[in-house]
Amino acid sequence: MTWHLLMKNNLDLENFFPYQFSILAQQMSEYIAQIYRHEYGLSRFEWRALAAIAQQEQITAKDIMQITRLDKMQVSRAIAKLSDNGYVIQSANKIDRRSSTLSLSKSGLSLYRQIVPKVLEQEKALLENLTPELQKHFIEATKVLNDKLR
Amino acid sequence: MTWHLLMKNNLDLENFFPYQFSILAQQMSEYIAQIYRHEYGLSRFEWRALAAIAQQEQITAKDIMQITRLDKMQVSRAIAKLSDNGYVIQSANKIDRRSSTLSLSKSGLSLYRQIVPKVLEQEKALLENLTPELQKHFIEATKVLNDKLR
DNA sequence: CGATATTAGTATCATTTGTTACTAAAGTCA
DNA sequence: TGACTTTAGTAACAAATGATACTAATATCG
Repeated sequence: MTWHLLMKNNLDLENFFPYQFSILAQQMSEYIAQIYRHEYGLSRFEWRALAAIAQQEQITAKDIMQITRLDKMQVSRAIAKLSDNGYVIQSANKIDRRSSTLSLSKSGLSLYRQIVPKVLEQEKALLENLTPELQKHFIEATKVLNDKLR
Repeated sequence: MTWHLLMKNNLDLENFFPYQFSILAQQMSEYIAQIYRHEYGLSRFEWRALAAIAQQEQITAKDIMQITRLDKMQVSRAIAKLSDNGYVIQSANKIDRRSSTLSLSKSGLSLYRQIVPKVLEQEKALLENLTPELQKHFIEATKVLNDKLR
């Protein structure tokens, strides 16, 4: 028996969780991103930053890094783009002049409010493929793991 | 809480599942990718293609697209790189001369066998943050959703 | 058969992303 | 104070990625 005949039954990819999770993660992200990308022209990172700013008034780029888990260059670019498009307003930070405080403009808030329900709809459609118990646990596990990886 | 904050905070990001899942997906992918990226210099897509070839003898690029859910350009590049590095051997496909059949070289198989247990270890370390029941359901939900999105 | 359509995979170019180094402001501590 | 370090954010360049168009082989159907 040659070495390459042996390898087949090593591992069943279908049951290789990290592999399958990685594929799922990408598929789900793309599925959800359809909304804000195609309908509103936002990138994944821009959407994340927008939502972070919507949640917290007078936020700084650094805060956004923590909330979104993006690195500073990604945040910097997202803000620059959102600001160029008039969704976000930057104003001087009196306490620390290295940074500026950010808030949504009217159109930014409006954009955010348009996107949220659509994303929730997509979520619902996806999770409906699971039993209520699996749904609940999937959501809970996501929360627990997110806290741990923070 | 002022009235406009109340208005803005109509959604708690912490409990916005698609948002949190997106962050988790990225965090987990990066966490797992450390192994094959830093220790072995593989990209996420190269790793996925490598594993697909390890699983199935005489596979074609098209088959890999289906298994990995990558598009053809991503697969083409992954194979090219793996082939350049001597991990994958391309041989003529007698049935359809547009494609070639792929298989792992000795070093490719060796690489694969080194990576798998390490990835499984990382998986274990991660999932240990969940109760056994949550673990089981998280894995199950991943499988179900993956099948649905296929 | 032969004209046309489809398919597998790749080259090319524009855009995006990652990395490193930088600037300016703030903090530290003798 | 003032020399040194750290921090917030950005510029600039290299590398990866996405989109489109292309080549060559195969499939379809009159």
